[in-house]
Amino acid sequence: MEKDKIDKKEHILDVAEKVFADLGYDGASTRTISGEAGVNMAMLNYYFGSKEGLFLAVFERKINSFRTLLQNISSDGSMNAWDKLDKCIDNYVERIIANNCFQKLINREVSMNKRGDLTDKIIEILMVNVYEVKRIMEEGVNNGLFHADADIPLVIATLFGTKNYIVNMPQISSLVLGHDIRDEKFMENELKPRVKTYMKRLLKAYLVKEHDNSK
Amino acid sequence: MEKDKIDKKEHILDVAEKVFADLGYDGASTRTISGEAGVNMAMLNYYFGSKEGLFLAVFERKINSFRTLLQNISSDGSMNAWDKLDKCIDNYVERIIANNCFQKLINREVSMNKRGDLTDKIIEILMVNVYEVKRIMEEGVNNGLFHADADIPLVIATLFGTKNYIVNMPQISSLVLGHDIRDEKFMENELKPRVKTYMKRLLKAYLVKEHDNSK
DNA sequence: CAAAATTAATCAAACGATTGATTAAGCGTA
DNA sequence: TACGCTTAATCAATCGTTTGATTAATTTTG
Repeated sequence: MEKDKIDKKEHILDVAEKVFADLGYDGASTRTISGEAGVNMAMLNYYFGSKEGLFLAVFERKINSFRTLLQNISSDGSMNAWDKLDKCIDNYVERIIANNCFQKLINREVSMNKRGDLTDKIIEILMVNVYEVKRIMEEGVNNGLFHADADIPLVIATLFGTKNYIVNMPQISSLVLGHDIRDEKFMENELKPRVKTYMKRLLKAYLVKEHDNSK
Repeated sequence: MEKDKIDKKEHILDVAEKVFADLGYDGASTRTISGEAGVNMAMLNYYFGSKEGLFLAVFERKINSFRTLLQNISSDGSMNAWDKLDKCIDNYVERIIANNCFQKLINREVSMNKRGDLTDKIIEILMVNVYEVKRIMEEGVNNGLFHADADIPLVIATLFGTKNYIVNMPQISSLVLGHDIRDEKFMENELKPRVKTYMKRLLKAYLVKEHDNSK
């Protein structure tokens, strides 16, 4: 049936996304992916033409969900810059930290930079989110809510970099935190709220003028 | 002569470091490395036992110098926790941001969790440095210089994560910063002091009690 | 010192294993 | 039967590694 076909392709894409994230593009062999997905090796080429086609399919499937993540927050006139940033942090932590394997995949391919066409596409997508956050922060500076000499580009590097460090190097952050961050319960009940609280307090301490230090 | 022998091994390590960084561990074949270095393929195994041995040799050569530097700072009794951290940031930025291709390599390999033996060794070596920084921060908390409720593990994620973001995704951070960070002059004269200033101000604002906010 | 013995360094060639990809035959359903 | 799906078998290419032979350097010996 048509429905089974779609479900099977989706299943392959799910598995491929995870395997690519774990092993990288080179490290993820077509045999490993097909084996993990429980399908014959030739099915990958049958459905997606080639390994690169499969990779592109994995990537493009995710594009839409990343497009609109922050835009509605940014354009909300009822919030000041800090409240928007607060909301951005909430959404980002909630959404990215939980489903992290695609982020790992993206970061690795961007840092590799040897597959030009694909890398350019990925960067273009990522920049949409980055510019959205940057715009919010600059709004805060212009409104006098944030320090005028705040280094916004580097704050962005901190916001996304801290998140990347946690999700991209789970073994290291697990050791530093004292818990396995791949544990679903710890992630949901402890790490997520903890990262939210930390990130807000950190950025507030650096960005916001005369904020309440006590809490 | 003895000197030539050493120089040759060092030359192979130099080339291997660059090729590994450009192509990744999987992407860098022993043939490419030996070809680029102008030596016979078998020399890699003769000198370093295996491809993995070569990689580890490249890795340990880089990490050792920084490790002793950190330990010297950490054990210096004449500085308080913040001054130590200040010095760590200076050294870290000066050292890592400039020579970044190796850091990209390390982060890429660690973020793949399925190459067990090699990844474990890398993590083990990296953690020495991470724990050193952690120890300094905890010292600051215990001495009452830093806020008692400071989330030290996440501060570490910020410190290393911000750096990683800048050096691992130069295309993105170049766009955010408005300059090509791969430009040597900009990197040395502007980015380095800027990151130092930012990192200290950020961590100070979050960590240190009753610091001077004005500057 | 010089010849012999030993060790270290280097090379081309080939190894078995694995890679991404393709093939032709078999399968189930319409 | 005819068609879309699935499979095992197989392809050439490349992988990291090993081999045996050869040369260069060093040490031992007479």
